[in-house]
Amino acid sequence: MVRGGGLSMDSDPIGSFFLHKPIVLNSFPEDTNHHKWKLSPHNNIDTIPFQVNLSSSTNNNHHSPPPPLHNTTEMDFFSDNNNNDNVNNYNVSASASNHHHSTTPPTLEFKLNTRLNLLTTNTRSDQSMVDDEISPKSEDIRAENKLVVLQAELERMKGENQKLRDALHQVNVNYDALQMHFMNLMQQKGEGVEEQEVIGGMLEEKKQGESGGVLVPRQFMDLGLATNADTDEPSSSSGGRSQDRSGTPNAEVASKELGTSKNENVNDEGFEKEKKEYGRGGESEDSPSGHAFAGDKVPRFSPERNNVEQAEATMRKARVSVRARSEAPMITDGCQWRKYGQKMAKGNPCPRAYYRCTMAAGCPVRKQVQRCAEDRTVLNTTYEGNHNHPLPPAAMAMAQTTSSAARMLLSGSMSSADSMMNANLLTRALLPCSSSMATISASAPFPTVTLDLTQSPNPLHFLRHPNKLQIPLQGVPQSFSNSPASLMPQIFGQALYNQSKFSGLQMSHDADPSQFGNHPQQVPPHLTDTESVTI
DNA sequence: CGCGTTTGACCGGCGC
DNA sequence: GCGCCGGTCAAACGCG
Repeated sequence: MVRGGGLSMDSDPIGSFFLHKPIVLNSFPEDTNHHKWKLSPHNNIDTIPFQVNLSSSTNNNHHSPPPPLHNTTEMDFFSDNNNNDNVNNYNVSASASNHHHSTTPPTLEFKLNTRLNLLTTNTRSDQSMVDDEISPKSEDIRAENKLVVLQAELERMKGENQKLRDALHQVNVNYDALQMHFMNLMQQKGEGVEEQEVIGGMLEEKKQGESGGVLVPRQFMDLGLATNADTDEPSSSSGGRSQDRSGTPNAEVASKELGTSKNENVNDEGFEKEKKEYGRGGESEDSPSGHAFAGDKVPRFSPERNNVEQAEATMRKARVSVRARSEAPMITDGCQWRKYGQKMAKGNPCPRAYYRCTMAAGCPVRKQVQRCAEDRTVLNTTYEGNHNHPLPPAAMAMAQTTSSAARMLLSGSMSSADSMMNANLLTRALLPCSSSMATISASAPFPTVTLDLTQSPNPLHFLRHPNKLQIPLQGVPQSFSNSPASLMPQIFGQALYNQSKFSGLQMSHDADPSQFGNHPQQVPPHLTDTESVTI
């Protein structure tokens, strides 16, 4: 536990903290309901993993790259640069304590630099006392003093805690404001009048969320997946289809639960069918991905709006398609799949294989694998849905791919214009120097993100684009990571994930790879500092 | 024997 | 209404 607390006002960590915020607070990329700041075990603000900068120098030089998280030692929130309470300037990096250890190398012991000259238990003065002649009485006095100091310290910590909470709130507000601003800008570029309503709706949600005492950093990417809330209550538009088979905000479900499915399977009949289809395992709300957000109700859009959305979201299923050259019958993506069918598809002599995720009972994720008719070496893998279970590190990115794709392309609360806007964002964020490699189709019936890894002679060339996200490759299985093309789903997913988190706002920042370790289904720390690729 | 694959049947949506 | 098509089911089958 880092004992240091407080705020300092350096410039670089501002962005760092700001950048981290969406990541830190969203523990469940597949479930946008987790974006809301409910006090869950996963996104309790007490557990915010501040990035800590280890530095033995007294000079808080924030131009140096942040060190890995495992070097964390202490946090100095009250550095000398601490000028005001502008929460935007919260510094989550820290330096070694300036006062007593300026010449000592960094250690793992925690020291408290309060800037209040409060005595702490391991101050030099205390140590010097040991050398003095000590009478029992003076020892008592000292002990009392110590107690007082500790109490004062406790009070101070409480104050800092409150300060931090306030700061968090303020950062959140700023984040939303910026997001709104961004959306407005996009709005001006785009054609839609509809988006205005979306924004309005988001603002409304935001208001209500705050008035309710729960911060709701709404992100426009996650509108559709907020349907999870709908699943937990009779939806005004869905006629009360109460619960998805898994309670998972997967793409498929998102569209259906908005009451938009073709066969109106918002009723029990549809549910029964899906239960029959998936529900052997009886997996439900208590799925490991933690959909314990039944009470996390965010106001929906207006019924009129919903009707429009329902019409538009009809027949919509978000898909993520990856084209890659592979001799293997199926790319290894870290998940376990069971083949449940094979069909000859029209226009392609190669059969299409259907796979279902078997890592958890009732997992709705499916994928289709089919070789390209023109080039048999090209394997076309299409993913659909979100996993409802914890994933191994190797499967994280792909899961994020599908879930993020669902957010951006499907999100049932979005208009098609929104979807396209997001798709454009995605393309720009993903492939800033090679947008032709990603094809995004938001048209009916299935909005699909297609990543073509076969067109570039060196699929990684664009990954080396400087000044872009650092994306850790997290425990990618050898069979999947040994080819350049195989890297793409990982990166793709991560980029999608981050893009959705940042709403395209901060993609040009130099992101700290460690931020990706804040994910609930994320890899263990020891895996996060592995190879990274820049896009 | 259990698990995964194969494969024909079945179902629903859609276009004509 | 009919046929096509994509998607899924489930019995049969194979393998370890």
